[in-house]
Amino acid sequence: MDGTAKVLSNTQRAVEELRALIFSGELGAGTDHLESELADLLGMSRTPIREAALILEAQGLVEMRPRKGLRVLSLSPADMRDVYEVLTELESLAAENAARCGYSEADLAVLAQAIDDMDRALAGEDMKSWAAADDLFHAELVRLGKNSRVEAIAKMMVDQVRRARALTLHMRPAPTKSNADHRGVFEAIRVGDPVEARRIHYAHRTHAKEMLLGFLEKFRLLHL
Amino acid sequence: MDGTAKVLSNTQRAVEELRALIFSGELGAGTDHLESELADLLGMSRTPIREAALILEAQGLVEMRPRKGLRVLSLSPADMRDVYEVLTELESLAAENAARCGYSEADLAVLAQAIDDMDRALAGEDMKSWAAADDLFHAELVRLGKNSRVEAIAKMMVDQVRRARALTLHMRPAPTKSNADHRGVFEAIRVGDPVEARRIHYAHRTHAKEMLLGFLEKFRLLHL
DNA sequence: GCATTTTTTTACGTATGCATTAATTAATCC
DNA sequence: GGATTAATTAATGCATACGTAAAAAAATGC
Repeated sequence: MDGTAKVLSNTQRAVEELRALIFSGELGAGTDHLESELADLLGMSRTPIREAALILEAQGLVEMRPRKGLRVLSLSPADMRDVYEVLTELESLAAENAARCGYSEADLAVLAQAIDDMDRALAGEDMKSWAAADDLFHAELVRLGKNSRVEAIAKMMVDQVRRARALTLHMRPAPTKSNADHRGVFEAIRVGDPVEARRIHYAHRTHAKEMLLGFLEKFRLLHL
Repeated sequence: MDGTAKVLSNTQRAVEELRALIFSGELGAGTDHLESELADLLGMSRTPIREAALILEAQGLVEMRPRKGLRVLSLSPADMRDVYEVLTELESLAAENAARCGYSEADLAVLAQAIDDMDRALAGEDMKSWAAADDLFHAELVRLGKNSRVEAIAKMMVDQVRRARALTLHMRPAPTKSNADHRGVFEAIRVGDPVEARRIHYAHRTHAKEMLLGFLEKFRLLHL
């Protein structure tokens, strides 16, 4: 066990638990929930629930609608495109900046590990592990870019598409080609080629975006 | 008078008034303020103040520190660079997308007006009007890009640099060259050249960033 | 005097209560 | 019976109260 007894405030707990409930689908997209209902659900008063709601609203996960309750936001394909565009731009920036940092092999160990994990997951057709490794790759890339705002915004955007990806993960073809891009980005960062790092990553995310949007259209998924 | 009697909640009022106090400098960067102090100041109870604080915290303007009060965040040159980089990427994306929209002259009227206003302000050496027109240009550009996330994020980033610009506005040389860029972006959008629109705007913001960072260094402005 | 412990103060986190007002249902009118 | 109005219900926005824990101040020991 780890000795750091984390004493969370109820507000923080509410944020975490509500997020978990949203991502698990227990609070489905588009559904409404009264403050008092959520307060009962989490065993606390409305005050921390309201505070958590404000935080989640700022993160773009819910909307507070007076007397209608808290609405879990759903994402249209247009929203999805918007979010992916932002991710594309900011992660590409991060890749470029990371390539300028002169990182050592050791610094890039996590990135390399994530790529290996993706390969292994693909070989075993374990899409859940693949998704986790993919998340790690993108999060680490952004971290290596050393821009606090990019990190914060990217986290929010990733949250927003999380539900969509969970849904489409098993419908789409295994992204075997995708890891070639990851290796390309990795290599460009390793040798310190910012232009190439940006270029490859930009193409990678753009491709992923078009793929996802194609799927949403194909399967008439108008709201997630 | 306008008939829309706006009935703001105290929380909304608190957000607006605290923002105003921060931008005006009455709540200076780096200063701490107890919830009860702000409640007295704005003539309301702690509850709406806390709610406003959570919103402002999510916007990156303040930090809630238990028992230390609400801290107005200050920006280091590194923060400034981070914020400018995000703005550069997202506005450039907006410029590119705007150029794809096939806007008519009428659609671009506000943008054109902003450019003219900047010219006029520069001629009269009225830096305050220039800044307002510059704000309008960038806000309108982002609006024309039609990406809701980019709009929301750009607004937050602009807020964060607002104080810095107010400070440096009168120290730096008149940005006469800057409007050539604006016209270039405008023209590229008008004729529908996304690549050029992005390129020019990217260079424009990058230049502005380097200029600002140079100033901060030159005058040893380590915290705004 | 200085360090340590005890006391006091204070700010926060959260529960609770209530006035307000939107939404819903019931009642009234034609 | 349909539409309008009145009555009821219910959810919110916000003030208030208070236990808790951190910080500050005072007291104690050496």
